Amino acid sequence: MTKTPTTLRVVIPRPLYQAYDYDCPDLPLPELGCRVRVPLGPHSLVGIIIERGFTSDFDKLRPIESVLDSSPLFDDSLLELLQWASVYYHHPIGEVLFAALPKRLRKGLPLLQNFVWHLCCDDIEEAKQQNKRAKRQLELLEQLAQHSLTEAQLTSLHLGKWRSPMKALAAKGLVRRELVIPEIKSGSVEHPNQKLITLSDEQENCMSQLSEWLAAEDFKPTLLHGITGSGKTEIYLRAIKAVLLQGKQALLMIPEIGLTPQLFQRFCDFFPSQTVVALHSGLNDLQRAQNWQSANTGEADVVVGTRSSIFCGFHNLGMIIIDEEHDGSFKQQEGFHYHARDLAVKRASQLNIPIILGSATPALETLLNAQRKRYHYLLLNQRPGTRQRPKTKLIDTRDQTLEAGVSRKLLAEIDHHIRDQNQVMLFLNRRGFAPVLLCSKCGWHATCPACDSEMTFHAARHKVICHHCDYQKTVGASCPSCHHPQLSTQGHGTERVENLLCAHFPDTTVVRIDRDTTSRKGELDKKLSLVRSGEPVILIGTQMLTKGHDFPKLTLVGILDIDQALFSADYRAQEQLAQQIVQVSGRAGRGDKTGLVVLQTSQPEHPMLNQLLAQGYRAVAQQFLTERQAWNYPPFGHQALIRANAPQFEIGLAFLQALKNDLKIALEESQSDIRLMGPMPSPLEKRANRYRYQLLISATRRSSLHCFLDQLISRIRTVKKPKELRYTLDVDPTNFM
DNA sequence: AGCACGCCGACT
DNA sequence: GTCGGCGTGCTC
Repeated sequence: MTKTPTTLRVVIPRPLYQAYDYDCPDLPLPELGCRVRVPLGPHSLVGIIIERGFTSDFDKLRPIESVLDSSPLFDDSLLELLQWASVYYHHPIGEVLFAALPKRLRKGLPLLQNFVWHLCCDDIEEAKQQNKRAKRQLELLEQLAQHSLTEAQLTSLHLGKWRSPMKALAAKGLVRRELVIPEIKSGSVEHPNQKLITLSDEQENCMSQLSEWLAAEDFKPTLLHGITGSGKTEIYLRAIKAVLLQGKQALLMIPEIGLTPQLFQRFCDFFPSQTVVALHSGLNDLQRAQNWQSANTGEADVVVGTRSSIFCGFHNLGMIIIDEEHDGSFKQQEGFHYHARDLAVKRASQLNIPIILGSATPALETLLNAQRKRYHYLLLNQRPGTRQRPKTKLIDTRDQTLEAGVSRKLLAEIDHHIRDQNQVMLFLNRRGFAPVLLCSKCGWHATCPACDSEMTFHAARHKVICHHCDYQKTVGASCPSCHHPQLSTQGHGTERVENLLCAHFPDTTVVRIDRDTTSRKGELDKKLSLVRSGEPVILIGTQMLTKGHDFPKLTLVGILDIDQALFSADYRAQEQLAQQIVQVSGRAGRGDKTGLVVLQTSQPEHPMLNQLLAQGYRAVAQQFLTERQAWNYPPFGHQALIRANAPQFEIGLAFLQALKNDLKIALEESQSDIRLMGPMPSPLEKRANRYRYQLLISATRRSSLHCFLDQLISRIRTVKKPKELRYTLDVDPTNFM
């Protein structure tokens, strides 16, 4: 007879690769995925149970202090995914599991109780009369008069604060709340009073093919390659509807700044009787916890979220869709370097549910998977209705006079489009006035004291700002070195172009959209609704403009200064440039009028540019793939990057060198496909007073990279690590800065 | 990550 | 003679 061990294996929120064993004296044992409070040395910490009832190697187990949850925060498959991710990314399990939780729950706070608010007065009109001076209360009364609402719904519906007006109403006895008992989904989707957009033939075909695949039993992701403006969102909505009809939930993942209120509203409008919740960085802790929980309990039917929503628990997840799957923001760039798209594919495969990867410019990894028939491939190649694809034109800047980096030819085009009462958008991936501030007499230039970089001049604020570490300094008119009365600038940013446009088109509204003009909350929305009003405006902006906006009156798109990316050392820069050009171009001609895209470059003969314009993204991507294959770069070969930094340059360098020497011996002994490159300085060697180095690991086979990283992690522990040293391991790096 | 333990320089 | 530096190692 074996006695059932009362052991729990608990993950601790510390950068440790292993979990700790505890004893649970009180039966029954809590379930996997529940939080417990446990002692660790002199502390008391929140931990998560990942295993129970096993035989521990330790004989003196300490007892847990308390059980924090009566039902799990992670179900078995999510726990499995997170543990898999910890192994795949070689990242400590503690950090992985706790990264998946909202802050409140990480801290050990109890789950929010889910209340539903009801109206409880006989005469609504009278109640309204009583409260006609309290606007928020009146709104709440009207909402509740239609139907009762849960707190989660109130939070996601009302963008304002509802708790205090609701409290006031409750005090008057007009409303009351009640604890919700989770219900089983009905599986019906209504569209009351909805006029649904009719799908084009191409969309219909796409939908019927998709339905066939979605019904199939075997797991296979689908790449939905839809050109900009081809109506991918309509497909998403209908695919999700099919899932909701089965009584299941859907997760839509979007890039970091891709969730516009319009997109969210579109989902709410399409599913008026379902609960749609958002998970993104704009939410506060309470909202995030509430939405996270409503997905967990099954109350939310659709979750629209950014990268981290891949770790959200679901009651009954039936489908994952990743919009703009090529987008770089799905890869976390610090700490736990996971790729949300890759994890999403893994999660869908575990659950054996459909997953759709949608993009106008699919990532090379995804295209290769489609080519190798590991993914289904669907193409949406037309813009529905009469909408035409935009025409494209190259302007050679070498034989042009430029004003703030804008050519005369482009100015003439802008003038033309504005006269026709249309809108224009200029895209320049550099904020500020000018990237260099210098003295033409003595050669002084503004450099960052903490980084080895130029500081960007921001004219309106009379400041130079380092875009790498945010160091700022006010500058006067004269040279700080030789006191020459005038300073000059080199290059141009959005602020300068804005000035030029204002001077050149005094009667037209110029709207600048970049981090400097939209840092205050609501500012971006204000500007966007101005553009959506349809009056002729000239937009000038950075990256921010490229995602998720639909401006029907926009007919001209100008892309300034793409030369830099054409010559970048990073092999991914050209791919990203091609994607960016296609995405930005897609903003033009969304209405009835045909759009025009103007590309300014000093390299009009550049083969990639010409191929992109003549044959399109697919052909360019194919070319990139051929090159990647020749070099055995990803997605053919596999990479990992160790980054190290310290205040003194020797420290990081010595650490990586020691690590390499240590591992080289092991490599020489075995016939390995692993190659080590470096250590070498990172592209910006000194940043925020730290010297940065990196060691690149390449492998032909995924499995050998994985084994090698296992060895590497254990070697890192034996190599000397000074206190100032910081290092990270990035599996499948996408960013080499 | 924390935090304790532990072995060598400048202070009342 | 001590206070305190941060190197090393442990936490079930």
